[in-house]
Amino acid sequence: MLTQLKIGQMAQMRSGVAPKQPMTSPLALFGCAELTGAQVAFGRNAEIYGEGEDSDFVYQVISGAVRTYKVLSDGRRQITAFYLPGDMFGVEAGGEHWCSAEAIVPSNILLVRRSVLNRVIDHDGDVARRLCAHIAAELRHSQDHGLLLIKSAQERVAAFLVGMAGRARGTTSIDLPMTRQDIADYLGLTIETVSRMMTQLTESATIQIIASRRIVLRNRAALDELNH
Amino acid sequence: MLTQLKIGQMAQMRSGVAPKQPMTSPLALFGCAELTGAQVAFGRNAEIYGEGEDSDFVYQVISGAVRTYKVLSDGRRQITAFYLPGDMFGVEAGGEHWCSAEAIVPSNILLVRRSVLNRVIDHDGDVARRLCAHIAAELRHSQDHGLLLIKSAQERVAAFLVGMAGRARGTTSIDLPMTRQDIADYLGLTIETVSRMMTQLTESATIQIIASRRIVLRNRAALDELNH
DNA sequence: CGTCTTCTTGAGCCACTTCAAGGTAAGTGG
DNA sequence: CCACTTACCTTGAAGTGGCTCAAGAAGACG
Repeated sequence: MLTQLKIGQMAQMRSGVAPKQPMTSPLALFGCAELTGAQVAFGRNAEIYGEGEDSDFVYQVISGAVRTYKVLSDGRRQITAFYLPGDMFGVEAGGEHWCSAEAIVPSNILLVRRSVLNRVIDHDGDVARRLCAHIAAELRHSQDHGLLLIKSAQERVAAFLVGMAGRARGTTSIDLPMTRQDIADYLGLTIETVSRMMTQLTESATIQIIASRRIVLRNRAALDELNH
Repeated sequence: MLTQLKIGQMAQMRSGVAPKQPMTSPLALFGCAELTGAQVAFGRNAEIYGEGEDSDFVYQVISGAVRTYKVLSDGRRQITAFYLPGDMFGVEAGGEHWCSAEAIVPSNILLVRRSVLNRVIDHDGDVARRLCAHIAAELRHSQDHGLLLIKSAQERVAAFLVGMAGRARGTTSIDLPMTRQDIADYLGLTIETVSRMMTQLTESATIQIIASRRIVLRNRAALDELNH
């Protein structure tokens, strides 16, 4: 088990660099100027929060990438979602987090105090509605993810690639921030199977692997066909 | 594809009995007297709403049982949740439903107009908060369900039984409203595997099958051990 | 250049699926 | 009340997709 660390320490973990001084940021959640807070830098694989911890903040990715996950007692890990710049996460928790969150690559994260969010909600019905819609969107993602887990290995990898392509700016070339192990744990497969499916998709000229983390979608129709 | 049916027709579908006259009910959602509506009877396997339909209502199970599910184009079905008396469902949808819902057995369902709910939310922050908490709870369930789908067949069946036991009143004897096929589609297994795991758990004296739909938990510790 | 991490590939295996058959229970009409 | 039907559940035998184990290749970095 990892020792509980304060935010400042977490930022240093494995990153090798001193954490950015928390600074007030012009960025704000739900387009509400009040909903802002400190921006903190997290190193690669640094824990942002752990399962079971009190949820004192809500988070937004400024730069980098984040994974949220649950682990079983025997070590099996299920990654529930990846978050890219602009994405909010850790919002759904009531009292305490029921997932852990880690930075995949060095990342800048905006932390907004939950107490601030709660205060805003009380007098701003619009923010309350958007918060609710955000959680509903997370639910939708989670259910789609559940549907993904009953598909074949090739379909899962195809779905993952299409999903990532849809979120990144460039629609056909994707830069993956995560390792094959992360992808495997997200798709409920082993690292070897992910790798094999990638080569398989390459052999069928559906994708092209420029570098292991840089993928180009060559035949979008074929990928969509695998997706249904 | 099923033809779109109005509520009255749906209730008759396969049920063989005329639908109950919609009647005002003393029942109300979130303990708010305003949040009430018509109570409607649905026959076995009757569709309550379909994926893609406008979400004009929110629902609560009065009696019976409900399944929500998604289907892939090739017919594979993933049941996302079972709902028992007292449970609300179909709440998360914004514009349209992204799951279908069916009555598993003849069921009485309370239908509350979404327009009514939206109106109440605007002037009652407490109801808004509870709605949000309800959707968050659904998200939590969905993520736990995702975690379940990476486990072994025996672990999945054990988790299902423990989950059902926790929701039914009697903690050790369970009456399952759903078929083996429903359980299989919920757990991402085949009907044969579910059946085999059931007999396996019986042989290890972990459970006892009184009738195919009536299960007694004989060794709760062993089931919990499989759950972690 | 060496070390460490990450990724790929191969060979064998196993848990679950597929296919097939039979059994059980509930309902229906004669 | 009993033959017949239908839906549901169980069990067996064979097949297979993805896993495990093992080795090596390709980068990243000091």
